[in-house]
Amino acid sequence: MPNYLILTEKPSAAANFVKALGGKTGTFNNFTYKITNLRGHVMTLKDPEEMVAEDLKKQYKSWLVKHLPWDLNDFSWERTYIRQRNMRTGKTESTKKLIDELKKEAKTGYDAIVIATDTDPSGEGELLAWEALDAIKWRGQVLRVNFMDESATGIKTAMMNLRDVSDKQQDGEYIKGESRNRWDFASMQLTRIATTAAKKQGFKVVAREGRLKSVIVWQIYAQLLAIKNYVKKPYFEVKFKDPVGHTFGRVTPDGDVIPWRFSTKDDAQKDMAQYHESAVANEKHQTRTQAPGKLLDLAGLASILAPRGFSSKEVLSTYQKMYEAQVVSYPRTEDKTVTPEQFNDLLPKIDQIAQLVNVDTSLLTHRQPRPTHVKKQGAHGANRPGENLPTSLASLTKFGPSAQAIYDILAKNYLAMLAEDYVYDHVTADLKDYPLFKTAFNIPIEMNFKAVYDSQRAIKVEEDIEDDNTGQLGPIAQPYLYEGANKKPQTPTTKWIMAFLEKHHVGTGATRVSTLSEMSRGTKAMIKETRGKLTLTQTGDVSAVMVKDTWIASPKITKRLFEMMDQVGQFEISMPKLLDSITQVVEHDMPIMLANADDLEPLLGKPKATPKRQVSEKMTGIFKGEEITFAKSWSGHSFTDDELTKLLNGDDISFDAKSKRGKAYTASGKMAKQTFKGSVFYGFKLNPK
DNA sequence: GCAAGGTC
Repeated sequence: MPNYLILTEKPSAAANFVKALGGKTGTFNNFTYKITNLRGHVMTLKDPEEMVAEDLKKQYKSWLVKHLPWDLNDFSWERTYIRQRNMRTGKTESTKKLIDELKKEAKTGYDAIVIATDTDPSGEGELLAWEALDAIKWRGQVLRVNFMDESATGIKTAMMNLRDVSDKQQDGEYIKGESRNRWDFASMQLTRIATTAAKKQGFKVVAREGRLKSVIVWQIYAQLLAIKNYVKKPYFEVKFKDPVGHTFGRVTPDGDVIPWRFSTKDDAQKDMAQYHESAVANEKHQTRTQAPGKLLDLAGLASILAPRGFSSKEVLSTYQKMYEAQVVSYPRTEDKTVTPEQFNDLLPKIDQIAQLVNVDTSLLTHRQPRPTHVKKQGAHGANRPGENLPTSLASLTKFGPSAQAIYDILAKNYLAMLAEDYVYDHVTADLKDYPLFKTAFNIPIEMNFKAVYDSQRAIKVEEDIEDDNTGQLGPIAQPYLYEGANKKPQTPTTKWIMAFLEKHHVGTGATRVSTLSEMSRGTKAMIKETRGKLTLTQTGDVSAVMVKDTWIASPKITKRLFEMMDQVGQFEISMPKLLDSITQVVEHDMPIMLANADDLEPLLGKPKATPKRQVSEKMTGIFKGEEITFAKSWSGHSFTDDELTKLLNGDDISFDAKSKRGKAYTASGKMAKQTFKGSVFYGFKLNPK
């Protein structure tokens, strides 16, 4: 019997494999196995200068445009371990440990390694598996399992059907993923061009211009510009109104010329003279229904929470902590449906969940799976409440400020699926004397799912309030002068940009949220996200102006890349051919960027001086028999000689201070050994309250 | 100093 090492993408997937196959090790079908896992990508491409011959190092390290575009044939495309900070523990970890352990494990006698990473149309699963297999120099057989979902039957069925992919050059999915990776890597040339050209004009920023960031930053810039250039153009036209306010208007034809619309009030008034009051006619009633909205992904959740003051970053990290406690389901899912199995797992907990979020359980009568929301295919399933129920909403606060809101929305949106369709009366009518004037409105009959949660309304970008005027229609309507105006461009919001990216298939639900979060973080931030509203920093403004009229800032680039990736996966074109396309983008965009740099000052004004980081003055002294270096001041307060003596003695001191919010308080504390971002330092530390 | 993708 052959012995296989099953390599999953992440711990949660490994857990599901263990459950499905009946143990971490065991026998299945005609083989014995052991299950292990990666943690997403465990290797990353080395820096450009580390991937070229010695004599080319200097030019590939340089950011000067004279060294660009790169000859991508110069690269060895070697990878290295990833060092990164764990969002939960805050510790920086390297993937070396995982790779070393995998290497050791692989040497203990396996006939094949089974790639059991996620099946992703872009080949990411194959790529991250091969990164690990290459890193451990695995030379044996490689098999691939593609599972439709992570249910026990899904996994077992898939494990009966293993494909040999030992030659990775013949593995189309891997080639796809690898090309995507190299293309994106090569796109960093555009950052070098934009940054260097902007610097020449005095703008000292890092203008990051990948196919995601440049698209986002350009969209926001263009939208803010459209708002700035917006000129309100009022118009006037005759409409009718009945005594309770139902309005009757003519259907606006396509095109610019609307014969009954006037730009001045006078002209419209003259037009109105030809109308008289009319009886309402042709009143029709139609009972219609509307099904609950789809389940949410992370981007949808972030969109809804943004206006409530929770940033993408906050939602991302709080959700992750809640997931680890199994209070909510897997965060980075692409699914917007759940499997029948997942549906049945949660069904017995529905009433308890409803109580937690104050939903009337008598509304939850649709306990059969809806075919629109419950589908066989899928992996982790849509974002929803997890198997562990919190004792109360308040108890969730330990996970983060947005935890209660996250749970409340997730739970209500899931529960809405278990309520009946919204039922309403769709009323239409026109005017007896002027049949072209029509009205249409809805009268709610049964609120049903809308009484639980209405996600469509929550996700909708434009706040078109439909006035459900429920009063009696007619019997007569009077003409009046309606004043309208051309529409003001929509304010850029988190919700708006998420909708845009989704429409153009740029990024995935999870990467959209994490990219936006990354773009609004740190000293190189391009975006400011304030209660869901997006504005640009100077870095963002510069990055946007630099990509005006470029290819990289067009969402079509991602579309084209994915089309070519499919061709590479089918072996219709080669990987070098695909990579030619990024060189073409660089060649096309370089002169445009260089010209755009000249527009920086005219468009943005003189470069803002970047404020120097305040470096606090340091001094040395003897503390607990050891010479230490520490800051002479704390939160704006310079220590007096007396205070310094006390601090070095290890005594408490107190002084007047102001909080970050400007509130006066007395600061009490002493000298203490502390850590910041992993490094040790000495300094004043507030006593715990 | 730089990409986008996956993960904790």
